[in-house]
Amino acid sequence: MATLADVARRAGVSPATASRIINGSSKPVTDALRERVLAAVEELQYVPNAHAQLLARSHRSAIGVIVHDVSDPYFAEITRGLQRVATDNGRLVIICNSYRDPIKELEYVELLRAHQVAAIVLAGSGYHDEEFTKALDTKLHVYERTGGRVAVIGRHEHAGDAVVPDNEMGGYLIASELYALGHDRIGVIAGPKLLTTTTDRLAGMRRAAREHGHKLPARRIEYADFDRGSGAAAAAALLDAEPDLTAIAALNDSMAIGALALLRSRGITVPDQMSVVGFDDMPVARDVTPALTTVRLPLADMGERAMTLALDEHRDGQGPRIEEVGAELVRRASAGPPR
Amino acid sequence: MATLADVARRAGVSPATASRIINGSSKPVTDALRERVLAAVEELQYVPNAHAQLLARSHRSAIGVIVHDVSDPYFAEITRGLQRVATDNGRLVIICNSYRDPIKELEYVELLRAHQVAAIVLAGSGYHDEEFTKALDTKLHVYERTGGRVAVIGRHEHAGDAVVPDNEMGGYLIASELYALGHDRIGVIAGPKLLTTTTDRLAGMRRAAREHGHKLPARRIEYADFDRGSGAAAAAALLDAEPDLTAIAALNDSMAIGALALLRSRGITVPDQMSVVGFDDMPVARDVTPALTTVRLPLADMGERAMTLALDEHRDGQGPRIEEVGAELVRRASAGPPR
DNA sequence: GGTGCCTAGGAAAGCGCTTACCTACGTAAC
DNA sequence: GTTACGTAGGTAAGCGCTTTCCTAGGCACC
Repeated sequence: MATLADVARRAGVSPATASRIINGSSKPVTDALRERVLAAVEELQYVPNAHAQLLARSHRSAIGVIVHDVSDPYFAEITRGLQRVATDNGRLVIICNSYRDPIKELEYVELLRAHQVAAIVLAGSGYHDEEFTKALDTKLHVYERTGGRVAVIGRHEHAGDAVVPDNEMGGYLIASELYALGHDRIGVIAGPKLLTTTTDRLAGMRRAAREHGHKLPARRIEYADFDRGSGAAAAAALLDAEPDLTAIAALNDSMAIGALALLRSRGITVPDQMSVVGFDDMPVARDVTPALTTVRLPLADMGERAMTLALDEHRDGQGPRIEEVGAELVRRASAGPPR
Repeated sequence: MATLADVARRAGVSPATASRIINGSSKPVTDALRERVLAAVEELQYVPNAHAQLLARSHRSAIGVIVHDVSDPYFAEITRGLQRVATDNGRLVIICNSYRDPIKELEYVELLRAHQVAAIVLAGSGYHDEEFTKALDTKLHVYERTGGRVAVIGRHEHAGDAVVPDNEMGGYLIASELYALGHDRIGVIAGPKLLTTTTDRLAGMRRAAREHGHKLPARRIEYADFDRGSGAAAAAALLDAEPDLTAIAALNDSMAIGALALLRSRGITVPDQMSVVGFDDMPVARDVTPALTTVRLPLADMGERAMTLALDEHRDGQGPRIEEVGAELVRRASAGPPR
């Protein structure tokens, strides 16, 4: 690998001059030298060693992002928003998938810190795990104290600024819709018990139930993994245990789609024999048949706002800023009155 | 930020000793010192500066991956395979999205080189652009000459080892299926003209057409962008221009799903009034109604193989290795005989 | 008790770059 | 013809770490 010294030698200048020419410093340089250096760069196919540059500049610029899984449409959408703002500000973003493993999340905070990122954005549900939450919080605080910026999406229990979707309201909206349609025996496919997103959405549904004089009994709640396969399995379990259900509410669209597939395989029609609703309003929600009634969260927008918070240097020191974002009911074809 | 020197000072040892203890060198160290150093690390919440480490070790370990867009399920699947093998070998992977922009692709090769990655994996279709292809090839060759490893997925025109799916055969299979069902007026929703994937798949379809004594006239081919929206638009254009089509073949599933949506909106039933087929067999292909007849490519497997090639140090110097992977027809409900 | 060898720990030389500071030259002013 | 100043370019000191090489002490052995 050619180094800056090689380039300088070849052009017959000092490394300092070469460096100044290569990354356009404010120092003026003669055109003759400039050309010679640029020619040397071309001939040697020189590419500066990024680590050496970063070390020498000790100037943090990249942004670290930790999500559960970018290939999950939910996070893909958030990431898109994050990237847009980052790119507009000329920042590189480093994306890490925790695959919903708290330990990995801790490790990645450390890794990003090691890579001297200017800010860390943490996206995705929090965990019901006191010990882990405390450990993460400590790490983030240490990072902030040494000049790092932190922004989180979808959790509130941490250091740094936060963008939090109103999951509770979303749960309330979707459940209210079902009760208003006349359903009273609703099965719920919940997400992992460990995630605060699950409990928040469930809490909203419970509030709606109370307001309509109903309940959400534990036997009508199945916990799954926020993915299609486990959604289908949960739907099956629900149907077997509670044959008289008239509606199934899944706490995200993937699981709702899994439920739809299972119902189809059992010959149960939607929404005639069973209503199904989702959560998140992912793009596919429109493409399944029947199109999914769900709750929309402005995911890309949330990403943009979180990155904006993360990049905003001058915090007035008055504690973390919290931005709430609303949820919105999207009526489509998969929910109707019980027959 | 605490540095190694801080830790050493606090523990009353030299930086050398601290370094050896912190990343478990083979040099033996007394337990007493070890404990003191570890305690200092804990108290200072010390995290080694990754750039300084990388610079000092000059030991390449990370792998760079360039894809069109990870959030596209096609690439998400490939990436999953890549990651699996990388993680098994204790390698970090850096993912870059080119968003199908050749210029960005060149820039990313440079960026990854700057970051001293041990290998670069390039996934996604090649481009019909002589100039760009040559430029990329040069860059990759330079990189290889300085000790880097290169592996590409889905193109063959470059330096380095390659894993190439049989796109031509896939096109052949899907078209043959339609002809066998009795269709002869087939509309095609192709991908971007610039991509070799598009031409390869199209070539396979043409071969099938010839074998069945048909043709694929240019007026029945619409070029779109491999995404849902443009797929729907292309389907509309096709329908308007050629009202007597009996089948639509999209060159990927996203566009096929767009077409399905458009047909539904026009009240055209599938497969009774119109057959629709896709390509890639993404997970959603099973969830749309009717479920999509398509061609399966072993995407995750391709990712694994590419990463294996990239990590395999001892090439015998006998030119690039090329691994072909087959395509497979998946029959579902969206294609049937013309009525 | 002296010699030799082994071992734990430290000193210091980089890794490849940036940048504050300095030098030497040319020009302008007197 | 001095002195002063502005400027292009070079010198060298780091950035934070790893690792080679060296030193000093401890032990075994004769």
